[in-house]
Amino acid sequence: MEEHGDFTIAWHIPRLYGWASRVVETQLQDGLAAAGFGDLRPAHLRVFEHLPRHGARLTDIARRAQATKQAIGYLVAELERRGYLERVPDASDGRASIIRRTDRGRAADEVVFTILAREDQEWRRRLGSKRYDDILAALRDLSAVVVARREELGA
Amino acid sequence: MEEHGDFTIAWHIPRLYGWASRVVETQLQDGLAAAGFGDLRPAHLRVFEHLPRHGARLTDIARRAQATKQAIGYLVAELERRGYLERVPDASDGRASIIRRTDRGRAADEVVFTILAREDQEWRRRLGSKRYDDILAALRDLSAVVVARREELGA
DNA sequence: CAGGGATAGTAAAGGTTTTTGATCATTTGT
DNA sequence: ACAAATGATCAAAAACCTTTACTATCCCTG
Repeated sequence: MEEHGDFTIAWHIPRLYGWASRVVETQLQDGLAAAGFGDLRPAHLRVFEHLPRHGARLTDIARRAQATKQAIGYLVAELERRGYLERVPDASDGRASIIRRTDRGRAADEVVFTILAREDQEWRRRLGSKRYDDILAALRDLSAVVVARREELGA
Repeated sequence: MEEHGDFTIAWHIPRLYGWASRVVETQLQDGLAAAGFGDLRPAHLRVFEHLPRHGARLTDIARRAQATKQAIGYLVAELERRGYLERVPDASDGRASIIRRTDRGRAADEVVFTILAREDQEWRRRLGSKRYDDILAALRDLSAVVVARREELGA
């Protein structure tokens, strides 16, 4: 496979992701641990990523994260046990609860945000501001096309 | 987290990957199954992706794929059992074997390549050739920067 | 306003993939 | 020749996600 060359987008995306995610995950792991949040694993961050400030239902988090309710339920239960999230009954629907951050959850969020912002700064510095913005625009265009394709395939 | 906005590259990459990988994985899964390679799972493809034509040692595959030798060893053993890969002793080192594709492995490889090329064609069509090439160049620049960062961090 | 389908969520079990820790054989550098 | 490093494997477990099934509640329609 390797010898087919590395010259298309479909080949590039997974590799770029692999590289970037290792950088980011390492930085997050270290930074969170240093800030006292060593019990947050990458999968937990996927929950945070799709949880709005004001909270959300399990089903909505799962839909946004494109995962099953059970998978998210498992992670949310852990985060609840560890004090990052809490559930409150949804007044408007007796079946549902609203999942939202505790103070500890918000504190962890801030750390994550800071680390990501720092990493972005670093990349921007190396690429130059203009090139960085170009690339961001490119990612957006590509995302739009890929999302359209995904929806069309029902994937 | 979500409310911090979606305006940096570090935020964009995982999402783009999530979308793209769903499209590509679906296409691969279906296409491989149709071609008689229904026993290849996504994790197996990560081995193929980092296995040069001429073969490689387990350790080298693991290093390229940024995974542990054990994780790769597990997948390689499956691929061997299913007839996609074979091991031959490494003449230059009595501890090592060279892992390489069988005919069946090469055939599966071709299918993967064809499917990825088709998907790329589709994205190129939608973006326009010029924009597609711009975006590819952007991904390359970004990759280079991210790899440099990764190596510097030892991640 | 009752019944039925849809929706929110949980439960149990299992499968896949990766990690950790240990061990063994071989090789390499001194 | 010997110690340290390296290639590889084994065993156990953790992490993560899926499938299947189920309960409780909601909402629509007749």
